[in-house]
Amino acid sequence: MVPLYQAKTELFRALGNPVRIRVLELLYDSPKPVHRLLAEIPIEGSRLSQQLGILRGAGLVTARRDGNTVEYALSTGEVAELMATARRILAHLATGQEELLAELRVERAS
Amino acid sequence: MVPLYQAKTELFRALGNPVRIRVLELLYDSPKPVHRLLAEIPIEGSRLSQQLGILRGAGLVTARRDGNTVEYALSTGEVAELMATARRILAHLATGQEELLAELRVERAS
DNA sequence: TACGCACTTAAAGAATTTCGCAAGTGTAGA
DNA sequence: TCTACACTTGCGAAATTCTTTAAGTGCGTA
Repeated sequence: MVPLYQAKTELFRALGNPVRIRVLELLYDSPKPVHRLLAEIPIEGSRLSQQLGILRGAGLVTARRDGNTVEYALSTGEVAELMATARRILAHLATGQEELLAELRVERAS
Repeated sequence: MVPLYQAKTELFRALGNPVRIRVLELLYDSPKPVHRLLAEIPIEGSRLSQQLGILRGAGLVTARRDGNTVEYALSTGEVAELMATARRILAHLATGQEELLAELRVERAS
């Protein structure tokens, strides 16, 4: 029996990689076959495939063979939600920094 | 200028560690000083301190010195929201697995 | 000032993750 | 069956992250 915090760790760890994040962002709008992802993310095909394997393993995406190609999709809308919340946190942190910079400007002026 | 996907990667990477997740879970309810966290997470103090440093660096928590101790808190409610969404995804994945197991049982029976 | 407690920082080795290359599988069409 | 295309898998080297140990800082109290 896996403790909950361990499962959560693995979930977030699966998200903590630039290639995997870009994949999830691309799938945010609609499912896409591997070659479409590859067109947007300029890396070796084998590498993309490995990262897709990690996302699959974490249950974040699903893969469906369609003839010669394989189509990937987010496994649930909640994954999209997680990405959206992350964006909001980032926006929050960014404005925090701007405020900090503004404060520093005031201090320097006075 | 840091690309957005890179910032997002660093955010999730900061979350992808069992000690750091446990800290965030403990801070979910209310701010706590380090020694209270340490009482719940049985590791070396120096190690906890390093992990707290990473959470601080990522902007996920804030630290406030209060006399002899240092009190930590989640930096914004959105961080709590992220944790909550992660919990929901995990719950979703778990039910998915149960369904899968149920299907397998049916197949074996027939 | 000296001591103890609470916490942080630094540095080096251990463990994990990522990357690039080679080889392999599955499907469609000639 | 042969070839081409789309994708996956395996494996060793390189990069990153984590853990351990030791030393250091800041605050309150005697």
